[in-house]
Amino acid sequence: MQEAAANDASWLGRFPELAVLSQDDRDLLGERAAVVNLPAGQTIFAPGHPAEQFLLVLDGTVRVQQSAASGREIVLYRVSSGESCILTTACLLSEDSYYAEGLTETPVIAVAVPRAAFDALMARSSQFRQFVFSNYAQRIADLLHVVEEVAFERIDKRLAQRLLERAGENGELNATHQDLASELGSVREVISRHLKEFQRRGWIDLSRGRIALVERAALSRLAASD
Amino acid sequence: MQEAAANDASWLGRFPELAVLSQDDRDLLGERAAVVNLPAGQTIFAPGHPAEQFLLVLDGTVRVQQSAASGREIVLYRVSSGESCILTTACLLSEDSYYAEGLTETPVIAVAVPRAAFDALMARSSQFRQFVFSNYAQRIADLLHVVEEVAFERIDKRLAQRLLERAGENGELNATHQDLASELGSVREVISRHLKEFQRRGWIDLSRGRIALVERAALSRLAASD
DNA sequence: ACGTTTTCGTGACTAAGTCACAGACGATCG
DNA sequence: CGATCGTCTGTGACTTAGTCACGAAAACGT
Repeated sequence: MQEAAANDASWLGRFPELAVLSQDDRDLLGERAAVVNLPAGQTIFAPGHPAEQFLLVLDGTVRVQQSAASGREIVLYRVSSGESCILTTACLLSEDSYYAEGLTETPVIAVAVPRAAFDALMARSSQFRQFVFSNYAQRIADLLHVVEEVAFERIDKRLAQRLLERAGENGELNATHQDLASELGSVREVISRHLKEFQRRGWIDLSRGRIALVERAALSRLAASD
Repeated sequence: MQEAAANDASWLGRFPELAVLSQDDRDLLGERAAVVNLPAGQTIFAPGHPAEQFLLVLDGTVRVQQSAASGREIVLYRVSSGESCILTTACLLSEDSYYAEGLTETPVIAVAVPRAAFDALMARSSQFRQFVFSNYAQRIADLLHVVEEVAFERIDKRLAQRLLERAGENGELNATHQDLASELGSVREVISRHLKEFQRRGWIDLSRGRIALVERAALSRLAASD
């Protein structure tokens, strides 16, 4: 049966690396994987609450962050369309609990692959293994990038980078100072002071819960400085 | 031929997770993997100089660290006996070059598994895959720990932890202040000042390139504080 | 013994984080 | 509409961490 109505795997088109799977493997995913809808703000995995499935994100973004006892937080990376939430599989394997947690940042449409199907594909498809490994490699690269930033980079530079990254087409972003502090692993007061300085220089425009970029070029220069 | 003289895989005893491999898989490792001796201070992998083999450490330690353009460094984790240098495989898969590098910290005896044999084992042995995955999971956990420390912990606490970790049976360690700064991703001056304060409190004894712990209990208290 | 290299000490400064509190905005409800 | 309340932002005073520019002391080789 080539065209299954409810359980087809047409979503595979979103994952170029999986497009090369054999028909058998595609069928397995079509039969066993389920497309799920998750509301925004949902916890995907957290310490002591590991995920039971391998998630492939079709739409929306999952934010993976770390929280300290003090309440401070830092964003490790985001999983967006066409990527997999590979850390969930790592969670299944490590005894030491991670202190990382995953949250849906927007409503998320994802494919949930049950553990048994995941194992079966790992066993029989070298392409699938390649996909999983390159996902691991990417996330490790992301983590190395975070380490480099928090250990060695100035906070004003990192802040400028985030403002540019997170601003929409219209040059605006909706975020409180606390939100930005949590992104960067810093604290609100420090972020507030730097934002105020950016505003004083005419680079941005501030209002409650909203930041408008005025001089992207100046921010880019700071973001690229060393 | 059950007992190959030069190419046997008796070293497998060091890896409990690999002890469960089938005889065929053990034979493959015996035939294709080579035991190598590396001197101390050797670069195993570095940006733009990726490793070509999967390394299993039998003896000695490999230090994996990140270096910034400014010259500052931070140790990410160490690979010691019975562990694998899994980051080298990740290096092979990711296009973005890592900024991490691996160095032998002592003379190292390791098993080098060629890429082809590694791929073959990944394809045919679920136990081997399990081994590789749990290694990835462990390293990701290590990286998360580093992020947590650099982002949220005080330097004096982290320094006390390292002193305790790295001191030998005799309560001494051979390391310069710069060495310790590079471990922690900090700078010499800051480390020197904290060490001096520790000495003033009678917790340690300082001499050139050598630190002797006098009051482990006090250091432990600081290391465990929050 | 001498100069060289490496390691360590220090003061003065800038950047980041902590603490405590005040003020300002915006939604909601009488 | 105006009072109220929760959230968000501003700010001063302070501690901790990192930078810069030295200089002094210890080990090393010849």
